[in-house]
Amino acid sequence: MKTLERSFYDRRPLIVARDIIGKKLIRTLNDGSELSGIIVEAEAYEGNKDPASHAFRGKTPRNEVMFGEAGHAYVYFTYGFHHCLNLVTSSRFGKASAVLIRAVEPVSGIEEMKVRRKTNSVTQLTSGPGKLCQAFLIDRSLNGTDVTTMDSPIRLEDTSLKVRIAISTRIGIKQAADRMWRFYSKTSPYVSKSHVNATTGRES
DNA sequence: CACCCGATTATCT
DNA sequence: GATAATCGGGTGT
Repeated sequence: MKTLERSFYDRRPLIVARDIIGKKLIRTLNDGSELSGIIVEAEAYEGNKDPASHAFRGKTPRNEVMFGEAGHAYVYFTYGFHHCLNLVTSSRFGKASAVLIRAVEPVSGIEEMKVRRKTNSVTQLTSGPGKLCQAFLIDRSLNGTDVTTMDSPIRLEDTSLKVRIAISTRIGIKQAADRMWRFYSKTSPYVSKSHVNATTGRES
């Protein structure tokens, strides 16, 4: 399967957020080893037209990647603990749009992810935006990375997977909380569920 | 330069 | 359901 090119990302974020479900995320480390997973959850952020977006109030040092070319990674640090991975989408329908990758289903490098996440529970490895960045060793040093080349440390591959997609409001935001801009695999056990107890598996 | 709080997670009750 | 952990971006003084 081939690396997704810029034209994939250079569309409106709602389209990309839906279409990115089922694609494979591949992280190549400095030693050449690979970690990968199938994207099962993503959200659209429409830049300067979206009150929930970091880019809503204009360009700052943190969000400037969002104002650049589609197909680059926007990685930010939040809550003093976590990194989140976004992919910049088209600027033709409003400036600075991006898609937040919220969860993947681990495919390869699972043993290494377990070490980094300090758990043996496979469903806990990458079922959340902060979790997957920890598992995939993604931090701000990768902010701005062009993800459209074969040798990029982060890239996406096309797949032939057919995924049943569900739609909902976005998670963890207060502004524009009613917009149905979250897309996820209807059947995947790897979709983020922050209200689910990690050890008991019970919903609270 | 002080203050507030966040596109989260783990752990406790 | 609630909260601690812990950093730094963004805003306003």
